[in-house]
Amino acid sequence: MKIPKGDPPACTQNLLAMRDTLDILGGKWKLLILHYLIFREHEQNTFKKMERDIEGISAKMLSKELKDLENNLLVKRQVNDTKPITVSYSVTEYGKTATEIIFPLVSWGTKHRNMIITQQTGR
Amino acid sequence: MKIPKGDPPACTQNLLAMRDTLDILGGKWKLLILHYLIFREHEQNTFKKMERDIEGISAKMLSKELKDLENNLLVKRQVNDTKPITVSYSVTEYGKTATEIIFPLVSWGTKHRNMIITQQTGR
DNA sequence: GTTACTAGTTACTTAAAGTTAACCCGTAAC
DNA sequence: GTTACGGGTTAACTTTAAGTAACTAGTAAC
Repeated sequence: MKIPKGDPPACTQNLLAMRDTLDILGGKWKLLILHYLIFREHEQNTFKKMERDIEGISAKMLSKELKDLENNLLVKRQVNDTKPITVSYSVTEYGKTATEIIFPLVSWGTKHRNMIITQQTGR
Repeated sequence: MKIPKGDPPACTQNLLAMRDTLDILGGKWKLLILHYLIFREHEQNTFKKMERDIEGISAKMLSKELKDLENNLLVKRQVNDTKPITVSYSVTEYGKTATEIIFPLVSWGTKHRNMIITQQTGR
């Protein structure tokens, strides 16, 4: 990234872009859901399975967040013609680009945690 | 990043790390403030200057967010012995590591914006 | 002594995000 | 016909984040 020191228009563009990203991917669950779907790309991730697996999420939130992600083309919903009808969700190719964000967040958080521990133990 | 497909402990670690990051850097203003301070590293960034420059922020929020950032060692506060006393803020070396997060957020947001535009104009 | 500047704080209000629990529909087993 | 499962929805509520506005304190010029 070229860092345009103090260049106001470039800064503003950056800030807008950052806000866009946070609007789409922010909140308590969106990145967790994407992470879940990315890591289990080759499983049948049905609604109930996700509700069970993603700790603490309620049906309402899962439903809402999946809709939001679908509207932003990050997730695909597909109805399966099974005994009791099931619906499975998967990341789209576009959705996978979110790893660009997930990875740094995980990485920084891990390093931060290690720093805190190192600080506390004094070494 | 090694992607441990479906490996539950590794997934959980990732999710915790991601939450840590979002706890520290999430919210409406923290990344904007860090971005501001990183881009203007060599200026005297006083409280009032930041209040004027960062569009839409109130003194209350600026004060609170700066305290949080300071507590997490991302920002340094220093009182200057000037005519009317001033206080200036700067990123710490550790704070600069947040560019690891800021860059992908800016980058993804920019690409997303372009995608939306491309879609709308049909090309 | 009143105005002005910097650097905040305090109390109150509003808006957004998230939670809880109950409910609905269709299908199919018992 | 009642119980159970999958995939949700709805309403009511709580919590948290953020915004507004008024105010304080120290210093200094007028």
